[in-house]
Amino acid sequence: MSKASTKPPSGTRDFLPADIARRRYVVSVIETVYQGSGFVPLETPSFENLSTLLGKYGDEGDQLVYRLLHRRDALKRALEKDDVSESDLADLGLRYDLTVPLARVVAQYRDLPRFFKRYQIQPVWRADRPGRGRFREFYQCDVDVIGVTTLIAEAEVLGAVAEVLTRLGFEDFTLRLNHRALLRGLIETAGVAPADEQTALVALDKLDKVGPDGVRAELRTRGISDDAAALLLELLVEKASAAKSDDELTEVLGAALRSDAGRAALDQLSELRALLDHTPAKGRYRLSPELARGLGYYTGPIFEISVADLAGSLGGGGRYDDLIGMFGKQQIPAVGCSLGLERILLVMEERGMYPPLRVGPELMLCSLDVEPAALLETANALRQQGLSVEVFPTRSKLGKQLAYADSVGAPFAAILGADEAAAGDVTLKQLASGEQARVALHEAAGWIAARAPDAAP
RNA sequence: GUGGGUGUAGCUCAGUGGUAGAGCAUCGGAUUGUGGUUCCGAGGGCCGUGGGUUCAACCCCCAUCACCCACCCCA
Repeated sequence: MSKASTKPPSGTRDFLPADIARRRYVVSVIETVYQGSGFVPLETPSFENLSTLLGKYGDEGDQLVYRLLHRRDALKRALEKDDVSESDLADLGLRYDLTVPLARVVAQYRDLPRFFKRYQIQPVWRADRPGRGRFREFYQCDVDVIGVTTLIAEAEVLGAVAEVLTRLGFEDFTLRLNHRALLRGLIETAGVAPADEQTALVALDKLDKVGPDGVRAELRTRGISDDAAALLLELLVEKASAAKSDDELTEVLGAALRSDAGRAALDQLSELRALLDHTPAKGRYRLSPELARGLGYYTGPIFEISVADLAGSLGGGGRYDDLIGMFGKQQIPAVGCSLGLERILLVMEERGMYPPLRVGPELMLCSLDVEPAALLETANALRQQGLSVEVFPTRSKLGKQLAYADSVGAPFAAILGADEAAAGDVTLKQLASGEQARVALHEAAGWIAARAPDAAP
């Protein structure tokens, strides 16, 4: 093409007014709930030093960090080197998630509250191939509790996200719970070499997508013995699916485990489940011993939010007690959870879960044979009454003006003709019903308020 | 990154070796201050880009780019 493409880059979107209305609606629910739980807002830069970002997400994650090329002389010098490496070319990268920037902030500002509860709603970027519900630029909505070792932190975080989803109208989500130490214990019990632990985790994480046979094949290609693979799958699949309740599953796994740390993790999960019964997450959680999660920094309980009709998750999180220590001398415990805004929007869109959301002005001011000065004067008077008013800007037939009002979603139209202007009146019309009345200009807002279906978003 | 597919109007897509269509959208009209339906009409495309075959290419061939689907990974 001779002209540049007008499509946004793959994996990014333009948000048109109707999209913004839906996004703001969801974000406002999230913020209301988060703030109601005592979380305070934080924003961090779009890009960070690469040294901040790399080495936190695992090898796969590091590859997906967008690098910002050096500029001008620094770039020139780097390119002139004989053996140019990746680190010569860039020292900055777009943030990959909101957790690592938070950890940096906590290590930097030592006078934050001892128990810092923050929420953060900002875009993150991943150099990934886009797919259904997957983007290269997307928003995460994080809540984290810093400085708390007790499971109250987990319960608060999970309670908050459960409340968000409930208020948005989700009735079928599941908080899947697992524990990194339990996973390690199970893998150890199955006889997988400690060196293969990470690869085993990656394979296991695909269980719900490729099934037990798929995982078996995956484990084999990754060099894990068939015996160990069989034992692992027996523990995680057969026993897990045979168990009728989380309590029963806990008992079965506890009996099979040959790892004290694993059993301790299991106890922690039991304690957490008991706490969750006193939060909005009650009845919404389930033990999922196969849940692994890719990110490298988790150390304790981990969670993921599932709904039936989405292959990926609506969000996830976990405890990361060692991450902040990577930025400073002090080791500070932390736990958090992230909701994927576009995942939520995607499912809500497909299920038609949005309430009516108005995007246009409340009132379209149409005119006939009126001077522009009088038209603007009237618009200002209406706006002073608190109405959201758009002025139809050209001399056109009234029918065209009303059609336009309807097409932009304005629920009301005002007609200002020479008669009305002379009398200080305006004719108001409710487009949906056709009801129409001529009223004094200063009574316009009252007339509309009496008929407005609902407040603006 | 590997395999498969698709590039034609703003959008969704037909189409034939002889220099292009539909639906939707947009704009205009169907008599004077009243929209959503209907009818009529108009604008808008070097048919992704660069080469090749041919008297002739949107169509055949090669290359290139972009996008889509799967694998991989994640919110």
